[in-house]
Amino acid sequence: MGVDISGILLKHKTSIKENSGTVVSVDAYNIIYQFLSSIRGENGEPLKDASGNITSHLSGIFYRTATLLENNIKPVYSFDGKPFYLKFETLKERRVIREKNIDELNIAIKNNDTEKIKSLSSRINYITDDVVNESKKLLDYMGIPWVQAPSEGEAQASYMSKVGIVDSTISQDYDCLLFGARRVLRNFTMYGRRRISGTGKFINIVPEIIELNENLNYNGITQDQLIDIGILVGTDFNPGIRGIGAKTALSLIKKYNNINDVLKAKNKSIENLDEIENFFKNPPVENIDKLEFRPVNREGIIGYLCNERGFSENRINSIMDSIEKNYSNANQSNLDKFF
DNA sequence: CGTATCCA
DNA sequence: TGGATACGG
Repeated sequence: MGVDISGILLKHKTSIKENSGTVVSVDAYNIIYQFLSSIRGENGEPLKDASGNITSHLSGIFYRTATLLENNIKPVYSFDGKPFYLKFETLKERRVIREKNIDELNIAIKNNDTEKIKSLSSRINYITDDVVNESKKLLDYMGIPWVQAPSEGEAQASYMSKVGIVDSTISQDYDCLLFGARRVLRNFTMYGRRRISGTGKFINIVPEIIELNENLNYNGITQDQLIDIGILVGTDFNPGIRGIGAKTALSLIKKYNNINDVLKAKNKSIENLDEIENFFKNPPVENIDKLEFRPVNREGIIGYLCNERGFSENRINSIMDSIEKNYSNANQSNLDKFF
């Protein structure tokens, strides 16, 4: 998924604390997907309310947003709109994989293979309109701004970083760098532990920050050349050239200067090359001039999460207490603090 | 994923 | 106090 240019990137260890006082854009689908696949009960099923509606995304968004606010990091969420038409191939591939997983899951259920049921079912989830609308509703109650991107949410989130409306972008995908995000935060979670799927073991994961300009300088390339490296390796919009990884792509681009000459030398071609390049350079985005952060609507959240969706009122209230303690103060302007 | 709890 | 584990919905 995404573009794998990890091999040529400089990454720095970071932490939530180090990013205190910043505004970040969040690729909403990216994290909702993570929540749906990882927030699960012991039977491997996602969390559900009494009527059987999935609530993993609500749990994830509420607690994650709360953690950010408590640390004086203000998020704006960016939701996917209409996919770029060249993405349809990728989406089709994902659908095929999904159907294969469902078949395997049915076999595992028949064989009562609990470990396999768990690992397979965590991979089978897709984001429905309900999941999206419920997430937006919760963000509204939390006073957190969100943007409906005209096309890719990741492009929109990156654009906001590119033009300086936010300081950085939270995403697991490196595509953000191709879209021009100045800083990308990966593995941006409180407790750096992640379960290796299937096994019960944990690995430590460290939040990391990737700075676009530093990487362009470090590799001695321009933004356009970075985009071309991504396209050679393969993106959501093209399969990439067989046998070319990030490091090879970098040395080829440095040797030949641009992707057209690389392709000529290798006697290869990439379909819709100009269109893909142009999409990374100028994706459709919503222009935002100001982000509005409103106070948390306590009654709204209790009504929605606790009364409607069966969340514990004690838990939700205590989290909102700590948000109020740190965030309402942090939310004041410097002028307010001064007087 | 993130919080709560238990126990060395 | 912190590492493992149970639980949330």
